[in-house]
Amino acid sequence: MPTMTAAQRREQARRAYDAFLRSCPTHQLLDRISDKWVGLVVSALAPGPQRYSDLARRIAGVSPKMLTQTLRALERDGLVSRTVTPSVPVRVDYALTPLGASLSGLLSAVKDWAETHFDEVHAARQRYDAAHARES
Amino acid sequence: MPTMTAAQRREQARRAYDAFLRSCPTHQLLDRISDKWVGLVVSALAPGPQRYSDLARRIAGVSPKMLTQTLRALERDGLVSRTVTPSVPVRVDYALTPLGASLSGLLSAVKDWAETHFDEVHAARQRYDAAHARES
DNA sequence: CGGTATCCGTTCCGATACTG
DNA sequence: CAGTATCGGAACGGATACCG
Repeated sequence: MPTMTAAQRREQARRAYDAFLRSCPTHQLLDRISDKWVGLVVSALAPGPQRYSDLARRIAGVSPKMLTQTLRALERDGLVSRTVTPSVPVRVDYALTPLGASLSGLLSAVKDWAETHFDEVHAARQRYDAAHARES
Repeated sequence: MPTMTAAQRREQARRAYDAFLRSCPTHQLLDRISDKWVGLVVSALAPGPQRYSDLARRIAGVSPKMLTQTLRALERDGLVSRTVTPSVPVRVDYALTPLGASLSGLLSAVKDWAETHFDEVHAARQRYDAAHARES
């Protein structure tokens, strides 16, 4: 007699798998760089340090909440440095760390792939959509 | 006199920005490869073609729903091919297309970066968490 | 200036049940 | 075997208002 139901076994497998995914470096990195705003923030910082409000202006449409959240996550991972100058009013500069600059290089590779193969992907999508339009 | 309120101007900026993001090839690709299951499916298919149930077994914890959804998205983008053999019972094989194999190469680059710099990121996280633990 | 706190709609995804 | 259909909880993120 089994000590677990099928449902329990499935749930256990899922839990083990989730734990594996969380501990997988590649998956963690993918989670980080695929964040809606991370790519934009990193590319905004690539030319050089920027103040908080500079970033907010360059990345039109970002809410303060998401900008802060993104910057904190990048800072925690050692990709971005945060420097406070206690003047009045305060001035906060964000800059890419060497590690962040290295990530920026990887992002460029992704960008190259995307631009090189975008036409192929786009053509494939149109073919697929056309072929599946009949079935409604 | 302005024809829009500040709120309307902000919303318009956000809309324009969303449209830009949706049309940006890099962002589209990032969205695709960062999907929770895409990396797993592509790496499961890298060694060679697999049947639907093979994939389900190799990727423990994936529900039929997400596996199908992921495979359909990859098929639509021309990254994966789907071959139906009308035997009884039916047999369906999935394989990476040349384009998919090329993406698999890019994912390897991501994996390399992740494994090379994971220790640095991990150390940075511990430093950050330790420094911010006091403030509760 | 540089954030934080809260609310709230939307979207995602796992569980479950059923089909050709 | 290879899916599809539906539901509900959780998490994401935008708007808004407020603080040091």
